[in-house]
Amino acid sequence: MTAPKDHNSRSRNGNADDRLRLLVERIERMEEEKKGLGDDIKDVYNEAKAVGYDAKMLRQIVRLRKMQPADRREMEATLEVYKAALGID
Amino acid sequence: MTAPKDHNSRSRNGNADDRLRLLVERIERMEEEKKGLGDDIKDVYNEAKAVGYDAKMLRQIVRLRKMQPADRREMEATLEVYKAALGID
Amino acid sequence: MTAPKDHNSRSRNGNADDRLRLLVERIERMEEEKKGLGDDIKDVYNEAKAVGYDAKMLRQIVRLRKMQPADRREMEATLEVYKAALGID
Amino acid sequence: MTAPKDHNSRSRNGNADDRLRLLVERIERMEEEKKGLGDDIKDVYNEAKAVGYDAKMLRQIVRLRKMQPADRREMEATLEVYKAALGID
DNA sequence: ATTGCGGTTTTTGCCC
DNA sequence: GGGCAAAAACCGCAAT
Repeated sequence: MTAPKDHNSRSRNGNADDRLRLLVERIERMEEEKKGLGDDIKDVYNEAKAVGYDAKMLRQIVRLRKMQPADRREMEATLEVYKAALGID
Repeated sequence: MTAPKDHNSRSRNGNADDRLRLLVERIERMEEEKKGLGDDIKDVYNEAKAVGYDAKMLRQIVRLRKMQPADRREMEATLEVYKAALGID
Repeated sequence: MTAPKDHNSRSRNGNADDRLRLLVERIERMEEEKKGLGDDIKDVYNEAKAVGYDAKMLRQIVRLRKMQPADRREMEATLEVYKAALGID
Repeated sequence: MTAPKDHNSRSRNGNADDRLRLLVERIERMEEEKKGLGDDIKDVYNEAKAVGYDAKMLRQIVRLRKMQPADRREMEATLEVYKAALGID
């Protein structure tokens, strides 16, 4: 089924339409907020640039800090893989 | 210049350090919020799917509503032209 | 079991090593080829753009042609329903 | 402009249509090849699995080998960034 | 100014 | 069906 059915013909599907519209509007509101946050972040980068920092490098730092835990685990896991692959237990 | 210079040797560059750290932390906080919002949006799509909507088409709708009507119609028209040329439909 | 065992201790697991290395290298070679093809495809899109076509709509067309006609029509129909419900067009 | 114009009405736009069709078909051929390569790669993973290797781990190894040079450079660059940000020349 | 390009994010398809 | 890897769209920058 593609969409909820509305068997009350008197409503001219107003109920289903409203349900859809509500969902879409909730999403749009959140996406706006999300976009606002994205803009704020961009502002901070510009502010940083304005006081002499290199935005690209800042992004690199942020990315690196984010990646550290995940990456360390991945490296560890892969190390285990190598050992296993080479038959060292 | 890559970073602000701090000519007061007594500070041992603590000021520059703090400035950088502060910027990075502000960004990280905002990115976290942004990620949370993204997760919330995904939840709404799942909720929509749970009541019978096609999430992929929903995304398409949200995209269409973001566009200017004129642009949207132009896109749609172009697509129709190409479809006709290739015998689609 | 994670990897094939090599019980011939004299080989110092050279066989397992080589087997792994060989597999990885085969994969890497194929992935390179695959990437080359991807670049070629991009070139064609650029060429199309250069003679006046809208690359994004072209991609859409290619996607549509890949689908089963029945599926394509179903998608299109669903989208129309949603558009109508939200008063688009 | 969205598509090349064909002012020769006698041709019923056959020329423009053919041009489009040709482009699309070239793309489709290449995408098929690309897909074939993707399938071949998948086969190798399955073959590896069949002789006891863990495909997921193999993928990790391949990814790691691909990332190594880029990642090392990124780390180096970021190190420089840190130094610069802290005013150490 | 315009357009190609690198990188970031979003979407899609896949395997478990 | 939910998470993960590949593809596509989007954006700002740079270079011409």
